[in-house]
Amino acid sequence: MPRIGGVVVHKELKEARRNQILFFAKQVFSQKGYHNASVSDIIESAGIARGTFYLYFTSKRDIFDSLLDEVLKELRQRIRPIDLSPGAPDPLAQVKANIGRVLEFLVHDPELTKILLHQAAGLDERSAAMLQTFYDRVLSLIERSLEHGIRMGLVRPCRTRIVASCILGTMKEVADQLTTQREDLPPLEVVIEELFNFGLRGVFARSATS
Amino acid sequence: MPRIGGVVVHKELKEARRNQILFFAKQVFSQKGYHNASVSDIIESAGIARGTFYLYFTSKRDIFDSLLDEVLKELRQRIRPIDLSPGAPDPLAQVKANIGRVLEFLVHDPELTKILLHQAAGLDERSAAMLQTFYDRVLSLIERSLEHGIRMGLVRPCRTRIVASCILGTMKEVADQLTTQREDLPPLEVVIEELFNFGLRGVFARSATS
Amino acid sequence: MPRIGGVVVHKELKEARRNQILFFAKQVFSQKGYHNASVSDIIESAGIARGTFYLYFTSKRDIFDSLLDEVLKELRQRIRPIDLSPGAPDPLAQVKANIGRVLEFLVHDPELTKILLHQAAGLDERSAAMLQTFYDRVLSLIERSLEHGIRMGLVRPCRTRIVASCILGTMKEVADQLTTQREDLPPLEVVIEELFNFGLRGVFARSATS
Amino acid sequence: MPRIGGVVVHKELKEARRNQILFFAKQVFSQKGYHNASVSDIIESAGIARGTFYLYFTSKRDIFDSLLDEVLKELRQRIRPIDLSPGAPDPLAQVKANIGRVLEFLVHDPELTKILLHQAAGLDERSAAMLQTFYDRVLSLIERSLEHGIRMGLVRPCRTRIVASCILGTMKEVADQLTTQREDLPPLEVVIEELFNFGLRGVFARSATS
DNA sequence: TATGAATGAGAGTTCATTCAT
DNA sequence: CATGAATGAACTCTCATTCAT
Repeated sequence: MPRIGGVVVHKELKEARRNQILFFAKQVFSQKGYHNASVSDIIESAGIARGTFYLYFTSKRDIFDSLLDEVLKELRQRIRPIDLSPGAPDPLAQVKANIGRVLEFLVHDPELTKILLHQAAGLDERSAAMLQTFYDRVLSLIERSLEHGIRMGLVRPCRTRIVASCILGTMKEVADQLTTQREDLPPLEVVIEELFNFGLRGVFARSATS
Repeated sequence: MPRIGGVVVHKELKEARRNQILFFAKQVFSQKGYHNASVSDIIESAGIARGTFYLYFTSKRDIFDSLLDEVLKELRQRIRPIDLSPGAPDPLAQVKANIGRVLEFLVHDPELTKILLHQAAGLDERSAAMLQTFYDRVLSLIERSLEHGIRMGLVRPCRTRIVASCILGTMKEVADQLTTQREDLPPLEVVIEELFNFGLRGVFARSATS
Repeated sequence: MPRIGGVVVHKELKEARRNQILFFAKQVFSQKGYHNASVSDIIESAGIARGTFYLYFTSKRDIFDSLLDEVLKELRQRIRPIDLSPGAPDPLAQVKANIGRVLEFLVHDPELTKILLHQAAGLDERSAAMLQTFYDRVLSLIERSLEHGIRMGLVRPCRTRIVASCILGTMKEVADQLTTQREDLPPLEVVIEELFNFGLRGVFARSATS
Repeated sequence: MPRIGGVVVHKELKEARRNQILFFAKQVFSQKGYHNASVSDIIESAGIARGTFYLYFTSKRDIFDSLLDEVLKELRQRIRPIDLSPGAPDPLAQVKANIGRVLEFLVHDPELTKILLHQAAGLDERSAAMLQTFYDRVLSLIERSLEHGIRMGLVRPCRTRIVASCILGTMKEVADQLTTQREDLPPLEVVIEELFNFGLRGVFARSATS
C-alpha cells in the first residue's frame, strides 16, 4: 500500500509538473506563435530550468503537438453523431447540443483555440495532416447528418460536401471571433442560437416563398 | 525624351524583376510556410543572387507583406457594397456577384489563398493587425448589407454581427477547400450557387412553415 | 568485534558495489568510447540510480581513470625486469614469459585493452600523462634489457631507444589485432612465438650471412 | 579568358580559404582532441565567423573527416607495392623507401599524425571503419610482400599475418615517438635504418647460429 | 545593378553534476 | 545508503542580413 501510494503520488507529481509546463507553453504559443515562441520563453514563464523542460518533452515540437492533441481529443469527444434511433432526442436539438459543447470548450480555453485556428494551420506537413484528419472526420459527420436529413425530408437537397464545409466554416469563424474579440461578447446561448438558426434557415426572410 | 524613356524603361524593368521575385516567393511561402521558407529558398527558385533580393525588398518580412498586400488589395476591389440606388441590379444578384468575384480570384491563385488563410493568420501582431483591419471591413460591409436587408424586409431580423461572421466563415472555408482539395472540384458556378443558397436559406427543407 | 566485522562487511559490500559499476562502465566505455558514453548509459546498464553513481565515483572522468589505473597496474605487475642473477631462468625465456603474461591479460579482457589502446590515447593531457609515464617505464625496461643483452653479446648493437619503441609497437599492434579480430585467431602460444621470433630474428631468412 | 580566369581565381580563393580553415582545425584537433575541441576553438584560431565555418564544411565532423581523409590519402600514395619485375630496384631497397616516404610525411606533419594515431582511433564506428579499411589494405600489402619474400627465399617462413601486424606496429609506434618526443630526435635516416634492420634481423646478435 | 562571401545573434538540445527526499 | 528530479553551462548548427567587389 505505501509502496503503491508512493508510486501513485510520484506519478501524479510528474503528471502535475507536465501539465504545469503545458499550461505555460499554451500561453506562450498562443501569444507568440510556434516559431516566435522559443523554448526560453516557455521555461522562463514556467519558472523552470532548461533541462527540466526536456525531462518532460522531447522537443519544442513535442510540446506543441501535445497541445494540439489535447484540443483535437477534447473536440472529438464533444462532437457526437446524431442519434436517430427511436426515443432519441430531437435531431435538431442534438445538433444544437453539439454546437454548444464545441463552442463552450473553445470559449473556455481561448489559447487552445488560437493554437488550433491560427498556429496549427500553416505550421508544416505534420500538423497539416493532423488537422486534415480531424476536419475530414468532422466534415464526414456533418455530411452524413445532412444526408440523413435529406432522406427524412428535414433537409433540402443540396451538395452535402459543400454545405458541410459552409457549416464547418461558420463554426470556425464564430469560434475565432468569440476568442479574439474581448468585448461585446453576447451570451454564449445567443451565439449558439444564431449560429443554429443561420445554418438552418439562412438569412432570407421568407425563404419558402422564393 | 530618351532620358525619360530610359528611366521609364528602367522603372519597368525594375518592376518586372520585382514581380518575378514576388512570383517565386509566393510559391515558396505557400508551400513551406513563412518560417520554414528561407531567403535561400526564394533566391534559388528565382535564380538570383542573395544581394539582389535585398535590392528589391528590405527583408524577408517585407516580401511576405507585399504578397499579403497583394491579396488583400485585390480582394478589396472585388468586394463591392450592395448598390441599392434605383435602377441598380437586384441586391441578391449583387451579393452572388461578390461571392463569384472573390472565389474566382482565390481559386485562380491558390498559392496566395494559402498564404492568406494559413500563413498570415498566426504569424505575428503585425500581420494579425492587417488581417483584422481587412476582415473588420468585410464584416462591416456584410453587416450593413444585412441591416439594409432587414429594413427592406428581405432579411429576417438577427444578430447581424454574428451572422456576418457566419457568412465570412463559409466563404473562408469553402475557399480553403477549393484550393486544398485537388480533386472532385465541382464547377465554380455550382459552388457559388450552393454557397449563396446556404447563406440565404440554410439547410432546412421548408423553413417558412417552421 | 561485531562492530569491526560490520565495518568490514560493510566495506566489502561497498567495494563489491564499486566493482560492479566499474564492470558495466568498462563495457560501455569500450563499446562507445569515453565521450559517446554517457553517465546515463553506465547507470542504466548497471541498474543503479544517478545519485548512486556519484556515491562511488566523483565524476565520469574518475571512473574512467579507475579503469585505466586498473589496466596499467595489472600490466605493471605482469611486466618483470629480466633477472640476470646466477641461477635465474634463461633471459630469452624470461622475455617470452613477459610477452605471454601481457598478452594473456589483454586477450582475456578485451574491453580494457580497447580502453587502453583506443580511448585513453587521445583523451586529454591527463590521460596522456598517465600513459606517457607507463610507456616510458616500459620502454626504459626494454631499453635496459637490450643494453644488458648487448653487453652480454646476446643482442646486436643498436639504437636501443628506437628498437625499444619497435618492440613496444609490435606488442601494441598485436594486442589490438587480437582483441579486435573476432575470427581467425591463432592460439595465443603461436602468436607469442611469432612475436618473440620476429623481435629476435626479424623476417630475414639467413640474417647471419648478410 | 577573363571569364574563365575569374572563375578560376574564384575557385582558387575558395580552395585557399578552405585550406586555411583546415590548417587551423588540424592544430586544434591535434592539441585538444576531437571532442574537447569545439567549433568555437577552430573559428577563433582561424579568425573567422561562425557562419563562415559552415560555408566550407557541413559540420564539425565533416572537417575532421576531411583531415583524416587527407592523411590516409597521402599515406596511400606513399606506400607502394614492391615491384618484383626484372630491372626493378632491389626489393629491400624498395621496402626501405616505403618506410622512408611514410615516416618523412608523418614527421613533417606531426599534427596530422597525432590525429591519425590518437584521435581517429576511438572516435566512433565511422572513423573506425575508415581506419580499418586503410590498415587492412596496408596489412595485406605487407603480407603479400612477405609471401613473395618467402617464395624467393628472402624471408623466413612465418605466420605472415601476425608478422605483418608486428611490422605495422613498429611503424606506428616509431612514428608516434617521432612526433611526440620533442627532443633527442635522431636524424630520420638513422631511424629508418634502425627500423629497417629491426624488421629484417630482429635484435639477436647472430641469429644464424642459434 | 548584381553578386555571394562573410557575419554573428540566437536557436534547440544534451548531459555531467547536485541535493532534497 | 539510495534515489531521480532538477539544474544550467556549453554545445552544434541556422539563417536573415550586410557590404566590398
